[in-house]
Amino acid sequence: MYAPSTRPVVLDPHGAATICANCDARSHSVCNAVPDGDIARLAAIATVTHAEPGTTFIQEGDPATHFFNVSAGTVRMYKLLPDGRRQITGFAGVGHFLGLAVSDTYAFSAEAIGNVRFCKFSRARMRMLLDDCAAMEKRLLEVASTELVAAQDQMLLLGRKTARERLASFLMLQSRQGTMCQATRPRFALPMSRGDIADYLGLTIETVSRTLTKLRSDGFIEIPSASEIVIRAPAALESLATGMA
Amino acid sequence: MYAPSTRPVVLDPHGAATICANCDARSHSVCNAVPDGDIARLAAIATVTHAEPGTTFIQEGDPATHFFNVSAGTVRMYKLLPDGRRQITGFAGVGHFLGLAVSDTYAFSAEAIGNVRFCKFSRARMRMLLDDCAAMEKRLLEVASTELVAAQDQMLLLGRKTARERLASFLMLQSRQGTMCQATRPRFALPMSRGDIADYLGLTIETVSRTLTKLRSDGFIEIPSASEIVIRAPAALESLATGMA
DNA sequence: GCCGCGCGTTGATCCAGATCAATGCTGCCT
DNA sequence: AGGCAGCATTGATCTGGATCAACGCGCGGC
Repeated sequence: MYAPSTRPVVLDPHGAATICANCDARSHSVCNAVPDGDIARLAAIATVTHAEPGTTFIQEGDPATHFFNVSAGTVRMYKLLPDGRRQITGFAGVGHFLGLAVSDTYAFSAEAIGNVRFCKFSRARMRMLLDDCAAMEKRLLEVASTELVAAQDQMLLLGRKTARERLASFLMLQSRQGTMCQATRPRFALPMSRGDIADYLGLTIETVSRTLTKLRSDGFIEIPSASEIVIRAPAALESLATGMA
Repeated sequence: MYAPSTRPVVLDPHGAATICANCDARSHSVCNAVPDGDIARLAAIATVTHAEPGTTFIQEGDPATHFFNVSAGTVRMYKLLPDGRRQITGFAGVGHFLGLAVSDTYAFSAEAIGNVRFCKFSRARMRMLLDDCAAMEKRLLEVASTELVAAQDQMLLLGRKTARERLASFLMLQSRQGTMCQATRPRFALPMSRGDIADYLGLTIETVSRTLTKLRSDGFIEIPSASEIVIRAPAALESLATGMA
């Protein structure tokens, strides 16, 4: 589970600091704002937790007691309507920070897709740490701002894009998933099901499936297996995604 | 334009501090995190500006040089697709803070609806002020978190609600506009056009108009004029908005 | 007071994507 | 190796909201 890290392994007889210092997620996440000297304090308030596939570990409306930081696997965040209609608001991968909210209850639910490992921080302790560490607070503001921009993009998608454009946008987004900057991988795995994709894009499973098939027969992509995508024409797909076709 | 404030008028021979100290927006906005003692510093970096109806004062993609804080009027924020399809991501009223973004370019455009007054802060100077004022930084994080929650609600609306539910949600939101906490006004004005409402809700003008007419004939609302709404059955409308009907 | 224009409403028709309905695939359990 | 359960695909049909089209109305300018 613990992939080799580029950070040297720090021997720590008490074990606490090592958890964070060697965490795979650190380089991607808010934690990297914490100076190495303070990393032990972060480790001290973190609990590493594991969630089985399908487990709901944040429930919309429950008291918001913790923050979370994903260190392995993928999480779906979603909101439900009383009759069961579901909107997935985002997928959280390695390094993603969860649980930002002013209110004292969670505004969304979160479930593990596949096996997930995450750090859990009590809100109260986190707040104390934040009071001391302005850099981390700044980093959180950055994270929130970035998510806000992503949310606005998603509103444009949900309000104004066609099914074809939505799938193109989604695939381009996934192809950048986890890569720094804007690099796109030509081949990648989709950890989520067609139903998840549908509920993320405001479509049905059938439309997602049909549209993917169409994108394949049009030569934009290949689908080696249901959970793998190869992008054949990145530029054309990007044009489609941004509504230029 | 300057409505009576509950704050006592501070006589300030240089004028700078007075601008912020007596601002209508201060009680609603991020500025209220700035202690009275530091308010002069805030005033010093703020430029009060006026925008005529229809003026675009933030253009998506332009270098993000300033933050804005609305002190009178209403602003629409939106994103465009190359062919002109528009998604309004939100309406900013008095006290609303605009321009949060990590990137060095704006992620959306903003236009005045009617006459708008706002304060303009250079990003660079604002950052300096933020470095000194942890309370303000915290407040910004709160604002960003609140907007993120609102954005998630809007994703649910755009992805999964029917036209009727969207209008009900929108009307309930507008009826709370500007009120503290959750209080709803039974009667209120809509500063934006049907076209703006349509582009906010991911619908067409015709559907907005028809659906409002239907909500009226069903007894949920009255429409004394095109830009005024009276809510007749708040509880029923709220049920509709949350998908319970 | 009249005209014209921009906005809003209403009506008729269309269509992208939803819904309903099989059928195929694939891994997992025994 | 066989069976079955859950996902994915594909096909047929339906429909909510889009599109196309016409008209009304209120307001500002002359």
